[in-house]
Amino acid sequence: MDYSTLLNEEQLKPVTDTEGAVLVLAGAGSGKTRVLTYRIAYLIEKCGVSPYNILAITFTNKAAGEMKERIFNVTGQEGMWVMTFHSFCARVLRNDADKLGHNRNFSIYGEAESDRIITRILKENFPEDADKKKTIRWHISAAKSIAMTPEQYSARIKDRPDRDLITQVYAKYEEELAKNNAFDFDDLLLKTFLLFAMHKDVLEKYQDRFLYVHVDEFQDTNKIQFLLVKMLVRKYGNIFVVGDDDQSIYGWRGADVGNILNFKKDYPDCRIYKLERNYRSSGNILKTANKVIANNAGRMGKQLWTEKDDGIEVSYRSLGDDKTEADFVLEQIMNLVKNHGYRYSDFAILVRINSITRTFEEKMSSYGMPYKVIGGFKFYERKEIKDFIAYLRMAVNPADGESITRIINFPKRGIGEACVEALIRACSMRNISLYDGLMSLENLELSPAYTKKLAQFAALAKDLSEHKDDMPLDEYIKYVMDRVDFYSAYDMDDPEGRTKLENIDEFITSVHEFCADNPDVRLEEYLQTLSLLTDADETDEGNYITIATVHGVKGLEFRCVFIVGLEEGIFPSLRSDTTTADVEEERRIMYVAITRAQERLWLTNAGRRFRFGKWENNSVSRFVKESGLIAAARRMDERMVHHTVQQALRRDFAPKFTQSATAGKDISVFKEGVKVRHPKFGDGVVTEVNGENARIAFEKLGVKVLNLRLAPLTVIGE
DNA sequence: CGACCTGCGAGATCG
DNA sequence: TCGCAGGTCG
Repeated sequence: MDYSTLLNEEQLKPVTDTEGAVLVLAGAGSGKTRVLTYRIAYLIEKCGVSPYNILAITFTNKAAGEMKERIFNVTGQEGMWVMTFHSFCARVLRNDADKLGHNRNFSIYGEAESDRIITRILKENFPEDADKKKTIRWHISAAKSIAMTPEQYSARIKDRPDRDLITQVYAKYEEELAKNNAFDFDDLLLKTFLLFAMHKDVLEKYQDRFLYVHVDEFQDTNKIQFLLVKMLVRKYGNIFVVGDDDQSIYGWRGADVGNILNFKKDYPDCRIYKLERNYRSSGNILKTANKVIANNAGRMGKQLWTEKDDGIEVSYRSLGDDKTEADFVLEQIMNLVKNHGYRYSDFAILVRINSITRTFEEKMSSYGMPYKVIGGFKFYERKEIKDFIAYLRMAVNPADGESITRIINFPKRGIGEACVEALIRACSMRNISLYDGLMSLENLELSPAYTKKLAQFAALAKDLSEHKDDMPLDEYIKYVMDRVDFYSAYDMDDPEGRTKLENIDEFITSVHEFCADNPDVRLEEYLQTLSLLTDADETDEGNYITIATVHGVKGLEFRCVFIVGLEEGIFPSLRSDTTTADVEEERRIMYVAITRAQERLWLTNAGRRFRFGKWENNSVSRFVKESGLIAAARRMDERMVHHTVQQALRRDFAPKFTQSATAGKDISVFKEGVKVRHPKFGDGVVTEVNGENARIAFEKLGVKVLNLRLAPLTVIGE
């Protein structure tokens, strides 16, 4: 392969500079992923490096998946470690956590679990500080991301009045995690760091394996992540990092731009390459981006340029209120879809804060425009999914008391708080885990009523853990579903209950898909993969409008972008303690937002916005002023926008929706015994009809309860 | 035990 | 406004 024809001159240099430390400062849309992909391909093809000896760290699972695919397409090679820091660490710990005195079947706790633990610690020990949960969690995470123990961190925050509270809760929290044989997300990094620091032989094993280490999105790594990388490459020194200081938008979460700004201090012999040619955006969009980011001090200094034409003017609109703003955006989209050959998937509506997506969602769903929200509430954070996962976790990691208390009374078994408390007390007195306590209830000396109820749950728990290795994962999931009887746990007459059951169905479907891609996968492995997944990782090529926070579209591009809600206090988000550095980060977020656009870009704000139950009047964002567009802005006649939108919507969308398929659907054909087909679930038989709902036994996925009016079912026989 | 009532607070979120 | 946590009552 001739790399010089595939890459431009500035891209080619870092790709072929394979030894030692290399820093690539890659502007937005400058072909960063391309450089990384071809660099790895080059190592394999031209330098004869085995894929086995290559490690590439990405920011998201999705990015990892895409990069693997691209590398495979270029080289035909598979099997190298391309993953996030957290996945990397989880894998290392799965192999070697025993050396730290941990069980290798550890659970991985997310924020929700951490919250529950902190809440409980506060309740038991510091009831008067119950409202400090968030602050404390933030500090625990901050301490862990700079590898500090409670004592060390205590010294660091010695001026804070709540110093003792924070460090004491931190210490107790650590005890609690250890008891549960669990790691939180920060632990994955921290414990791996400690493992490497304390066990030279383990570190050396990985050093000798990963001769070439790559890190993408380097500007958003935190201290401990960089420490990990430094340890890994200490022996051979081949470190290749790619990033853009102007796109560092995770400072609030411990990302340290210093890692990129001071890279040369750590690696004095490093070569630094800049990628400044942008292939993504039109000239006008790029000019706007450059203008805005120029207001930040302390940059490494890049000036993006393009050979593209100026293209379409960037527009700015100030709308009267949030509803009019949404109308304006919908109108633009409709017009471009209808008259200019754009697809819905060409559009992204970007917001700074999630709460303002609502108006857009409501309008779009009422007119049947397809959309998808990225970010916001996560699928795997939903209560019903977490409940289900808790059963699986209990089966794999019996020490996981957190999961046990979560499900001990779900579905309801009459095991109330008092009963759980009694169980916990009895177990901690005897210094045994909840699970072991449940397995030897007769020794706990609880009241007969408690013992009887707990025995029921204990039998279930025992059964689930005994059977976990008896069958393939997808069958086991079905087994859990039946054995726990999730079906009767939700009220099918309640729309919320139905949604929850549907979500569980979706979860089960995703397990099936996972099993299809990873045959013979063990439950342990699956659970650890699952804990590290987020909604943003879904790859989906559907034709829909994307509504997302700017953070949610990092690395993505769209032909048309609307940046909405550009108001002081929202974007930039301002609080009483906002510093200059914070505003600079806001500006970088704005820069990321602008540079997502390829052809068309709109900036909008609403003069009045309904939030928190009242009207807010916000002034126009400083970023609009910095973009230089405000002079060109024309104030729209609100009623005019409203009128044209209503008209257009009625014409284009209303007919389809008033007599939509669901209303007139004849559901009398779905009788007991009828064979049906579902596009996602496959073929099945109706076993019970209850009004609009039917219980259907699917050949592959087992019994599901579906709403006959809504579910895309077709009859295929009697 | 669990259903219902009241008061409070409200940011972005990679894994 | 909405969602949650904590308190109260049947």
